[in-house]
Amino acid sequence: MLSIEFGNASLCKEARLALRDAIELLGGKWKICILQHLELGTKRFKDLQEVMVGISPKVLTQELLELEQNLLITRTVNNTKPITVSYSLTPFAYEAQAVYDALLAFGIEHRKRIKGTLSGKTIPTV
Amino acid sequence: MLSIEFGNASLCKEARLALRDAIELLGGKWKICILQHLELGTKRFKDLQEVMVGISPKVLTQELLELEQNLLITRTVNNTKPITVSYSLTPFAYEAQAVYDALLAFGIEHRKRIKGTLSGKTIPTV
DNA sequence: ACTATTCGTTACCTTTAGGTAAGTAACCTT
DNA sequence: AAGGTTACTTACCTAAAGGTAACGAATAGT
Repeated sequence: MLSIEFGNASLCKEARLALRDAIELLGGKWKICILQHLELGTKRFKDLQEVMVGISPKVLTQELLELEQNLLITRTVNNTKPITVSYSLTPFAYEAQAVYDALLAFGIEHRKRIKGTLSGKTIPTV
Repeated sequence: MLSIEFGNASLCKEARLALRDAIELLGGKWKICILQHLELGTKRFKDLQEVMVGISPKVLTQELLELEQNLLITRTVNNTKPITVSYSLTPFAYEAQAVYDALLAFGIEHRKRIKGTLSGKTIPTV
């Protein structure tokens, strides 16, 4: 994801950096979805792949690695017959729940508002 | 911005769509920043251009148009000597404040956590 | 007539997020 | 030995976001 810019004014440096970090880490196509699913409990690679319809193993690996490097999930290799790998949330990840909630609430209100508006963009229904 | 995918499971359709809308509308490099600055009061195109260091008029026009079409800002043409255009928030835009707050809070905590971690990504300080 | 200001547009280019398809490695079952 | 399962990796490609640079239209000042 391209990095967010905030010019210089009105936002103190720390806030600007924090906001950029958050958007970079949680933005993109799959991150919030992965975190949401892991909130239901520990999942294996395969589980996630099945639930994230359309994701490729390459991208899933990528996303999981980023989340792990940022301390939001832990990766555990299990010594099972064919090897399996488990992913689960760290306590830190639960802080992201507030972002999810806010986005969801905003999205719901926005959707009500935009429905039937000619000037609004065509919203998907699938 | 590419559209968010949420597979099919665990998230009811409406929630999934709402979340996708929200991320698409508020994501990207400049949106939240623009809304934040407009929260300080009505701003002209030029004002925004000066404050968003690095944005080109093309991109600024683009972003403002999207926000207008989604009913978050209003655009007013003033009949001044050289024409000026004012942008201001609609009441709806204030709902996005919660998203900003959540992202900021998460970003601040995350930044504390990651600081000095070898496994964490290199966080920018500029 | 010439230049400046404000708010754009247009054409073109680069970067990156994400997708596709195939292959690898370890281990198991038949 | 052949084929299946799990968790990847590798190489290549596409589409979209965003950047750069130049130009246009309206109006005003000198």
